[in-house]
Amino acid sequence: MGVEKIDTKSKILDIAEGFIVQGGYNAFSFRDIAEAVGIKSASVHYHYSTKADLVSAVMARYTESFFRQLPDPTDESLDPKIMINGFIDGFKAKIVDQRDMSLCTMLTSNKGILPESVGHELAAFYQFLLDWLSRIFVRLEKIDEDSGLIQASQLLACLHGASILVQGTDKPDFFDKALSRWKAHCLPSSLL
Amino acid sequence: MGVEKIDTKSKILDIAEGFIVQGGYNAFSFRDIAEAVGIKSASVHYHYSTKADLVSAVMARYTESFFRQLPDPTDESLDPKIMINGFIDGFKAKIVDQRDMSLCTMLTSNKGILPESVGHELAAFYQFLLDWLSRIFVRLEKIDEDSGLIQASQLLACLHGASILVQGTDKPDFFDKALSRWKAHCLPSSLL
DNA sequence: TTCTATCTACCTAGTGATAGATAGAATTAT
DNA sequence: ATAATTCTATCTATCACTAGGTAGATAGAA
Repeated sequence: MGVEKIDTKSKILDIAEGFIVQGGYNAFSFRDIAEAVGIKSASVHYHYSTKADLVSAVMARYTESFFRQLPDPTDESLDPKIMINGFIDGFKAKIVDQRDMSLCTMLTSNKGILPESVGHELAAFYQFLLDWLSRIFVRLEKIDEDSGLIQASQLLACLHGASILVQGTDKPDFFDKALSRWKAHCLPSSLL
Repeated sequence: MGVEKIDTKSKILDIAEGFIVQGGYNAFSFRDIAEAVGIKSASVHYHYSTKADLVSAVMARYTESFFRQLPDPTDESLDPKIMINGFIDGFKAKIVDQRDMSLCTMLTSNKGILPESVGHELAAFYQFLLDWLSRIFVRLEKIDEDSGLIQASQLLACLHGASILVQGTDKPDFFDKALSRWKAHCLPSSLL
C-alpha cells in the first residue's frame, strides 16, 4: 500500500477495454497490451493469468462502474424523463463522440467465441439494464411491468442499432434519426 | 464449364459466411475453411488470394443476393405494409431461428479491423437498404423523403439492436418485444 | 500444350502461455 | 535494530501452436 503509483493492474484494464471496443476479443494480444502499458507480456499474465480472465475483469469493472453511475430508478425526487434522457445522451457520447462501439455491443457480437463466463456476465448486464429501464418506464407512463419491459427493450434495441448504423455508414447523423422518436417522447418536463 | 460439380468457389464462400456470422473476421482461418471444404489451405488461396479478397467476395455475394430478393419498392401492385413485414420476418428468421448475427451486423462491429474495401461495401449496403426502406415508408405514410429516411433508420436500428439483445441475453423473446411497435404499426391491411 | 485445381512443403510473424531469475519492498524472527 | 524470509512485480527466454501467405510439383481437362 501507500503512495499508490498509478496502478498497473487498472492500466491494463483501461488499455484492454480500449482494444476491445475498437476491434473485439480477437483483435488484440497480450503483447499489444504490454507494449501500450510499457511492460512485457509475461507481466500482463502475472496480473491476469489468461485472456479469458482479463476480458472477464474488463467486463466486471465496466458493469460495476456503469451501474454505479445510474441513478436509483425508484427515487421519487428524480424526474424519469430526465433519467431516460441522460441515459440516451450518455450512450450517444460514447458511440458518436468517441466513435467506437460500446463494450457490450462489441462483446455481444463476439459472444460465439468468448469464454463462457463472459457470456454470462453479458447476459446479466442486459437483464439488469433492462430492469432499470423498465422501472423508469413504469413510473413515466404508469404502465404495468410487462409493458415497461417492452418499452425498455425497444429503447435499448434502438440505441444498440443506432450504434451499428453510425459505425456502418460512417454517418453520425443516423444516431439522432434512429433515436428521434425517443427524444420526442421523453422530452424533460422543463422543456414542455 | 460443363457438368458443374458443386462449385468449390461458392462452397468456400458459404463456409466463410458461416464462420463470419458466428465469430467475425478474426475468428476463422484459411485452414478452418479448407478443413470444412475438404481441401488444403493453399487451395483456398488459389480461389481467394487474400483474406481481404475472401471477405470482400462474401460481402459482395451477400449484398447481391440480398437486394435481388427485395421487391421493387415503387411497384404499385405491392402493398408496402406487406413489404415491410416481409422484411422484418426475414430478418427475424435469420437471427432468431438460426441464432446468429446477420453478416452485416457482425462485419460492422468488426469494422475497425476490416480491410477498407469491405468497409466501403458495408456503407454502400446500408445506404442502399435505408433508401429501399425510405421509399416504402414514403408510400405507406405519405410523407416526404426526409421523414421516410427517419422511419427507415428507426426500423433498421430496432432490427439490429434486437439482434444484439437476443444474442446478448440468450432470450429470443426480446426480438418481438423490441419490434412490437413496428409489428403493430405495419399490420398488413388484410388483417385490419 | 496450356489451363485449372489441387497438392506438399515451407516461411515468417505472431499467438497465449510458462519457467526461472531477479531486484526491491514488506514482513517476521531473533 | 537487524538479519532472515517472503512477497510483488517485473524481466528474459522459450514453448508449442497457429496465422496468412508462397513456391513448385502434379494430374487431368480443354
